[in-house]
Amino acid sequence: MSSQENTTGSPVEETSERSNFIRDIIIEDIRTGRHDGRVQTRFPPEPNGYLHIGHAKAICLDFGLAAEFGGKCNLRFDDTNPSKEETEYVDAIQEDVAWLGFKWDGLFYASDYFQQLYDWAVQLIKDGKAFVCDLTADEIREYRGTLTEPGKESPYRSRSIEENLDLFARMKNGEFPDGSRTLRAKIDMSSPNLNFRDPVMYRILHMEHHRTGDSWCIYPMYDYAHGQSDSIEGVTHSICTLEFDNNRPLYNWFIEQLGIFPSQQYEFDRLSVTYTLLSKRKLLKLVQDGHVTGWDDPRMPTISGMRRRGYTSEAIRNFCANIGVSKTNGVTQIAHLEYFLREDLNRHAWRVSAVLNPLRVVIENYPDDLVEEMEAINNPEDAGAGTRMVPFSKILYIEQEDFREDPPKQFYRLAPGREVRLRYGYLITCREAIKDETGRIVELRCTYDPETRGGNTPDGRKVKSTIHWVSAAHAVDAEVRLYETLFTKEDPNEVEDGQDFTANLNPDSLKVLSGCKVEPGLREAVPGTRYQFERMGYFCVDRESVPGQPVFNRTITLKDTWAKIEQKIR
RNA sequence: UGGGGAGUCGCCAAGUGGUAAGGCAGCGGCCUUUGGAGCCGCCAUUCGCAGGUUCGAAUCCUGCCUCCCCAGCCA
Repeated sequence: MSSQENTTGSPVEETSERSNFIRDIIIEDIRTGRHDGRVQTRFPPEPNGYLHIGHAKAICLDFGLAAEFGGKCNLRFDDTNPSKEETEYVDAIQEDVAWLGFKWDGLFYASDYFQQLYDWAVQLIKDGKAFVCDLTADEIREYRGTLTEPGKESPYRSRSIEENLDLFARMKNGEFPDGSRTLRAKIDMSSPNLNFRDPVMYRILHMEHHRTGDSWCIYPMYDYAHGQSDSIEGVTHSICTLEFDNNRPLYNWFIEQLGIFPSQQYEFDRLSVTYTLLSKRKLLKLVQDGHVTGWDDPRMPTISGMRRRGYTSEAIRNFCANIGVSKTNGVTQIAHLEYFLREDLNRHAWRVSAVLNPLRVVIENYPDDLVEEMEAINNPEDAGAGTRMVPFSKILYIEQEDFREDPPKQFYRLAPGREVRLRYGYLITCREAIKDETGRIVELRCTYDPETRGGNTPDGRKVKSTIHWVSAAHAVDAEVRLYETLFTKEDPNEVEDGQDFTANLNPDSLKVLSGCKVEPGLREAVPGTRYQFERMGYFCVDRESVPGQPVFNRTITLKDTWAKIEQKIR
C-alpha cells in the first residue's frame, strides 16, 4: 500500500485492532503530523532478573505499536547500576523477547551513552544547574524533607561552577570513595514533587560494569539516564508503567535543560495476576532461597518458566492483547490467562493417551496374544494433523479415577457391571474388581464386545462415558510433574505481621508422578513438544527428558466438568 | 495532613452529553468416541457517594469517600 491515503479512504483509526489510550494518542500524533508522523518506542529492561508476564504486556505494547504504525522499537538495556546487573540476564532477556515473537530494530544499552551523559552533566554544571554534594546518604534523606514538609538546601549547593567542575572530574577519575559525593541537579527543595528536590544524578561506585568494565566509577541514576537515552535514540513515545508518573516532570526537565529531542513519556497500568508475584526482587529471592529450581522453574511467572511449563508465545500475546491497557490498578484473574493458554493449545496440541495413575485392566475374553493397531485422531481441531496407530491388547492400564466401586449418581465412568467405551478401542464391561489384602483395588476384570472395534456401536447403543487407556505391554514409563499455583493466596503479599510472602508458598505447587504409562509413540518425545493427554490436560516435554525416559510438565488441566459436579455433591 | 494517578457487572475493559460494547468467570441448554472442544441462551434500570446544570449525565459542575504511587547515592 502506498504511504498516502488508502483506497477505501478509511482513516487509520478505523482498523479492527482494539484500541487503548496510548494507541489513540499515537493515532492523533500521526494525524497532526507530530514528528512528521514518525513513531518510535523502546523496551528498556534492566538486566537484573528474568522477564516475566508483566514485561510481556509491555513488550507487546512497545513492539506491537511500533509495528502497527510502521515505526521502530529498540531493545535497550537500562544498565546504569552495575551492582545488580549481569550478562546472564542480558542474554535471557534477548532470548525471551525473540521467543515472544518480536524483533528489535536497534540493540542498545544505556551504558552506550555514558560519555554523552557525562558531557551533558558537565554542561549542566556550567549552566549552574548541577552541583557536587558532599552530604552523606543519610544527610541527603534528612535534607529532603517529607511528604508534607519542604526540604532544606544542601550547604554545598552554592559551590562555584569551577569547583563543581573540578570535583566532578575528580569523582570521575576515582579520587573519592564510594558514597562520599554525588552530583545533584539544582532544582527546588520545596517542590511538592519529591523528585524535584535536587535529585541525585551521579553516584560514585567503584564496581565492575558488565559492559564498560572499570572504565567508569561514577554511574548515572535512572532519572538522569532514561529520558536522555530515549532522546538520543529518537524515541517518540516512551511507554512505561504508572509508578513512573511522578518521574515524568523530571524526565522532561532534563530534556528541556539540555535542549535535546523531546521524547514524551506515557504511563499505563502494570499487570498484576492473582496467585502470582511479579516483582523481580521477590522472584530473585524465590530463586536464591531455593523455593523454586531456578528462573525457568515451570511454576515461575517468568517468560522462561512459562515456556518450560508449556505456554505458547501466541497464548501470551493473545492474553496481552485481550486484557487491554488503561491506568487502573487492577488484578487480572489467572483464569483469564489460562483461558488463552487452553484456547491456543486446543487448536495446536496433538492428542495422545497417557495414564497418570495406572489401574490394570484384564479383558478376559480378549485373545491372549493378539495385538490390534487402532487408528487414533491426532487433533480433532485440525484435520490436517492426520491419524496414528496405537496398539491394543488384553492387558491395559486405565486411570484409577475412572473406576468407582460404588459410583455416585452422576459418575458415569467404569463401575462394576457397567459398560464404557475405551477411546478408539472397544466397549468393555467391568465384571469384577480385584483387591489386595489391604482392600485396595489392584485390577479390574472386564469383558469386551468384539463388535465394537474402534469404539463404534453397530447396534447404535449409547454409552455414557469414553475413557482413555494404554496397552500394558506397549506402554512407556514416564515421569509427570503436576503444578499448582506457587502461592495459596490470591494476593501472595497478604501476610500476617512479621511474615513475608514466602509464608504463602503453596506446599503442593509441585507433585511428581513416576511410573505413569504413556503410549509408545512418546518414548522419544522431543523436549519442548506440547501434547494434550486426552481427558487429563496439556503437557509439555521437559528439557530434562531423555529418550526412553520421558518427563512431562503439566501445563494446564482441561476444563473438568466432573470435578465441578463432584465438588458440589460433596 | 504535600503532590501525582485511579474509581463502570465477581475480574479485565469500552464509553468523552443522547439514554451501559466486548472478553474472562458463573449459570442453564444443545451437541459430542476427550464430562475437552464447539454451539445457543442468561448474567449492570446502572456507572464510588451526595448534590447541581440539562429536555436528557457514566460522561459537565461542586463537595465528599476509597484505593494506588512518591521521602533509594534502585529502576
